[in-house]
Amino acid sequence: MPSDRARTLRMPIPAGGLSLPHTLNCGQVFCWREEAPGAWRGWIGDSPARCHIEDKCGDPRLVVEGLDGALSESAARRYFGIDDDLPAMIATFPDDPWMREAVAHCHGLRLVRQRPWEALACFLCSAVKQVPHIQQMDAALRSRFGESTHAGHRFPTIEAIAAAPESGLRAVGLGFRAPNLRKTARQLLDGEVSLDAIATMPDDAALAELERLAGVGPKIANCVLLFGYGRLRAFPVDTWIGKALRHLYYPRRRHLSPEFLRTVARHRFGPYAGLAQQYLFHWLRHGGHVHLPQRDSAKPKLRNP
DNA sequence: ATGCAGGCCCACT
DNA sequence: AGTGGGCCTGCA
Repeated sequence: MPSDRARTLRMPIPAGGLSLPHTLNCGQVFCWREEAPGAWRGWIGDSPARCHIEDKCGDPRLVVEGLDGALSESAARRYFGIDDDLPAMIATFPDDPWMREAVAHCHGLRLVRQRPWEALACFLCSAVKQVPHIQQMDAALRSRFGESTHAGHRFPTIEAIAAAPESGLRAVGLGFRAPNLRKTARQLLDGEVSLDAIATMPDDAALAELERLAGVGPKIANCVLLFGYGRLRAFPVDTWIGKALRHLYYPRRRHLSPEFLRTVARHRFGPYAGLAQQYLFHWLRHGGHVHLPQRDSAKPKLRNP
């Protein structure tokens, strides 16, 4: 029974651990902030929440405080991937020096289970933006178009975005992403594409369906499948991962098409390719001391043409 | 200042 | 089938 009071949930942390900084700051989700050391404030679906790790006598627990009383323990468990057997998943990763480095650096990184629309909208905003900018857009979209609660603004509904004028979306700093987000919301509202239907499609069909949406190409579609639908095999190839794949795994190949990278990566990285991708991405961005050439053989930028 | 950042789309070969 | 320029914005 949902209560209308705030409630605090305590969950034992399973094998493999849970790192809040790695999990909430690795670029998979954009609505969390560290408001004090170790103390995070954000959203689990429509529920405003706080969380931290409590470690009494070596028995660490995830403490989640639902701020509107509607948050259930099962929702929080699912959100944080508590039931994922992280060590077993990591054991399926390819055994190579890069992957080992990434896994060691990102200990306790779990995939959170976001809602499809929220993930779709955030990754539409992510084009050519870095994490802090995307967080800024998430916050701006919420405060301008999201339903107000006593603990902040929920993520805007599809209806709210579809009804927003493009100028309003530009006003929150979306730039050229504004018309895409608006058009996508309208396509969903019109039933041209159904997020519910995508949930039951095989991966390839789901990707094709997502790519019918304005501004959604292969990279964003894979992000939505991975982060919004929990399809852990989906493998987004962005510029960083693309560069890493080329130089770490295929240094001798002169040219690798994005399509080649996507399909081969899925085979090489196995059933949890998307999780492996997130480890690589976060490690490259924050821990990595690998030297990746500035220039990309597939798209060289010449200073003096 | 100019250049560039976790893309996509369209107009060209 | 593959490539290149343009698109907003913010920050170095």
